[in-house]
Amino acid sequence: MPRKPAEQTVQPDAILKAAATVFYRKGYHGATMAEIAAEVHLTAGSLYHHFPSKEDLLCAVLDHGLTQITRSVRAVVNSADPPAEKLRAIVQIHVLSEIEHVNIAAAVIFEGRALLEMPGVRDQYVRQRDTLEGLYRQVVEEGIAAGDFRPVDVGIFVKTLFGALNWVSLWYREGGRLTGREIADEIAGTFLAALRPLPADDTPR
Amino acid sequence: MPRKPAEQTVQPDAILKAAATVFYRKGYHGATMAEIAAEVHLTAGSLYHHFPSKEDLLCAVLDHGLTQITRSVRAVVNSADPPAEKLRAIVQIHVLSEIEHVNIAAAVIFEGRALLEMPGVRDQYVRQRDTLEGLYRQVVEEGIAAGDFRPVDVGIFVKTLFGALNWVSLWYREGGRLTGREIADEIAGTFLAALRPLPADDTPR
DNA sequence: CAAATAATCAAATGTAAATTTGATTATAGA
DNA sequence: TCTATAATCAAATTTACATTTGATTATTTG
Repeated sequence: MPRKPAEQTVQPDAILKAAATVFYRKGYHGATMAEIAAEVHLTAGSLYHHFPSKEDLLCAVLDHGLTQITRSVRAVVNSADPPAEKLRAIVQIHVLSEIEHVNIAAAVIFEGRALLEMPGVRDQYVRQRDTLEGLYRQVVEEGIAAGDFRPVDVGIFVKTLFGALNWVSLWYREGGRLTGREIADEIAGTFLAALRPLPADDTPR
Repeated sequence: MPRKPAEQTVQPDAILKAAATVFYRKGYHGATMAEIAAEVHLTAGSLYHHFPSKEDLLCAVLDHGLTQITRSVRAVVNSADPPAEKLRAIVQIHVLSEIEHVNIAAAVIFEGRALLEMPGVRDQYVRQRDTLEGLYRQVVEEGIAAGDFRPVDVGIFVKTLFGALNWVSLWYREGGRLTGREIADEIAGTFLAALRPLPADDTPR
């Protein structure tokens, strides 16, 4: 009994990537199924053999992107490196994700808002996002506890860092003055400098 | 000869604000003329007596928002305050704009992308945005020149600051743990700390 | 090779939303 | 008070998609 044919002519992953690209370029509402399909040389209708709807496609993109970056970041957080090293490594990962697999991470960031209109889905997304943010938070808290970082409002600090990192996808251009790695390093430098403990006050009274 | 009637039943400014709110909430493509109109108790069609198209409405919102924040920031930059003070003041302005007139500034930030599809318009927007960024840049350069700030890559630093500030509109919620002013202060603290000159190396050889 | 079914397409279908149109209402100024 | 016109509306009109439908093609497996 003949079954289970066709080794995926177009891989779901390619579609995800295409969708991420277009969502990022146009926003969820601005993106058309036809445009996404064209990106992988299909017609709009054909996409429905792979994903049941545009909304599902967005969810898949977000889920995939967040899962991936979270995995990488978690590995760093669980390592034995000192907090400053961890922070630097995380910034690298975040920036390079945005730039290299460009669109997945970037779409995640910006199209979260579109998801907020879709109740059932929203929770899953928010949970994943909070998990990722929690990892950043953990590193900062660890550094403060160890005395490597000065005390800051961790909530605000992490949001600030996130904003700065996510913004990169809006201005980064291939072949610009700096490479992604250099950009990440500069940004990490800024935030590590911000966390330098205040100089001990040795001034004699 | 009777002319020039009706003292604007609905002021263009109210429409701009409504549009900004909705653009921010849904994104440019996700926003409907009907929704914007409803916000000021009009019907979709009526909007066309005030603005020739949805696209024009977006342009007006962006122009208005950018002009306003730029004016405020410029005043600070031209003041005689020391660079650190200026930076702190600018951050206040930026954050409070996002929160108070909430939507204008926020819409500006995120809907810039929608504009990038509209060639003729795009240039005007990019020019205004660069002007604003230039003012931030100026303050940082001034501080470095004066020795108040450590030397940093000003381009990246300003983008980083911008990202952090613009991100606020995505997570700020009325009645949260901190007021807008407190948030702005914390963020300013982070970036000013990042700019602290390195401690002079007094270590005896 | 042949059956079963995956992958695809071209062409409907349906719908939501931008924009237009043709009144209607209200007001400023003569 | 009367007139021109601004501001508005309700009801078309148009368009741009998302999604469906009904083939057609390709491929796996027996």
